[in-house]
Amino acid sequence: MGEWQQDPATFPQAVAVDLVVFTLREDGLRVLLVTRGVDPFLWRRALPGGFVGPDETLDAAAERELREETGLRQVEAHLEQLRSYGDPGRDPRTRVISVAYLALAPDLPDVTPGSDAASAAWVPIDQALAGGLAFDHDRVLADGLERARAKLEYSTLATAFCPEEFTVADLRGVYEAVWGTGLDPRNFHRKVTGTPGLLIDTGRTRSEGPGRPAALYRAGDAVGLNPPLIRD
Amino acid sequence: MGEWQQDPATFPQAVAVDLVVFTLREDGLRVLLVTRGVDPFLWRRALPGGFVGPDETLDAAAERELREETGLRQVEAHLEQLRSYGDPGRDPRTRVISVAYLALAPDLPDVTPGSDAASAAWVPIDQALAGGLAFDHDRVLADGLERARAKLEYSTLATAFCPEEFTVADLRGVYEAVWGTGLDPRNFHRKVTGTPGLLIDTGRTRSEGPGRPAALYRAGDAVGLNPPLIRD
DNA sequence: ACGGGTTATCGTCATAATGACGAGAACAAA
DNA sequence: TTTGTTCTCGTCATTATGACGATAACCCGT
Repeated sequence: MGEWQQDPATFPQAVAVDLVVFTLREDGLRVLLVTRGVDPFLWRRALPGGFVGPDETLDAAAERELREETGLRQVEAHLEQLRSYGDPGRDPRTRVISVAYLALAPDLPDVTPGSDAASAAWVPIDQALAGGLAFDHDRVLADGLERARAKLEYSTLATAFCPEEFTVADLRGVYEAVWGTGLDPRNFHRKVTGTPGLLIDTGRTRSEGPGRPAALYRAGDAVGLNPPLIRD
Repeated sequence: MGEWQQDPATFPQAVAVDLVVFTLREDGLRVLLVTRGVDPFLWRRALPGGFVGPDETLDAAAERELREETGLRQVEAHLEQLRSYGDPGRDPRTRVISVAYLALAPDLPDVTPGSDAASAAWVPIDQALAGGLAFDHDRVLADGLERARAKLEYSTLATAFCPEEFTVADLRGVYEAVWGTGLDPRNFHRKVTGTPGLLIDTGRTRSEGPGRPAALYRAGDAVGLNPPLIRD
């Protein structure tokens, strides 16, 4: 029989959203972490997050937290639900079910520390993966990274890391940073320029440092890569 | 600043698990639905589900519900978290965050109706997709089906629909039923027998009706299909 | 027993996609 | 002008796929 037939059991519990926000810097992939200013896990790093309001959608709560934590009004970022974590005891205070979200954004500016003790920072991914995050956030971060890596294979998500206009090399840099591998520039170029609807040629070029100037593209309306780009 | 720093807001709310349980019958894919015996949505069909206990893991709650609803002690089924749904108002009684799970099982026996008014039944997928489910379960079911279809492409999940020993034709039947398409038996055979670690030859064969007997296999330890099987 | 229907399995062939890598184009810097 | 760098286009062998022919090994009806 379904428990739906009984009254909802409303023991003390809370619902939160946690954010795995990735951005790309010159030196590689970074994730947004906050340093906790209160117990539990005082002074430990954690994923940004917060509780869901009584009349708030999960997506809306995630968007609100993203704006609050990055300090930006309009955040142009990809935001999608990752998965939920609800082990009893994951928060020592009370039962907390956390709905994790994955966000991908182009190079975002440093976060100005809030007025309170909690400071946010973009932490290189290797350092963040080393462990020691509060709650079960080590696992959440790992899951978020794996999701991002996997979605690059079969979706056009990589453009979410790029600014409005970008080059093929920029896009390749996304794959190399997120996957942590090297890709052949020629084969990658062939693949992405050959995928219909992925890139829109602006007609202009950009010259950075030495080398032939690269064509500038904007993201097309394609959402999937078919066949996918496979990593080893 | 992170809301983590404030006390968890514990307004009245509940956390539930809902199950999208698929099985395969002779005539195609079916999903487990219950008919509600109480308000809200009295007499409407719904996905089986129930509230998560105070000291219960989300996964444990899903497994418990799966056992309860199918009436089986040991359910050999694939069970994975799908995603969470938390729109305010999705349950008219109170705020309910539902963590949906996807379960895939080999042909399961009919469910003996419980002693109460809520009866469970394996409903053909077309009929279930036609709409009219309680809460937001139309959407949950659609998401679950899409997840199952997608995972068949790049994972060995199809074997979860098969009994201990199965033939290549059985496996192909899974793809055809879930995808709703026809596949070339010869190319499919080449693909699955050529994937290392996917099938373990038992050496025996099975003869059903006319036609050459088919080799019997068990599921190997491969988890991924590389390259994936793509659907149009 | 024997031939026809059916399904499983193996092969063939053209096409598509990929990995590896050569080579020219177009720039900056020495 | 020469050198070095990056972008872009091409070539070629290998692999995977879709389409489909052909054989193997069973059922059944006569």
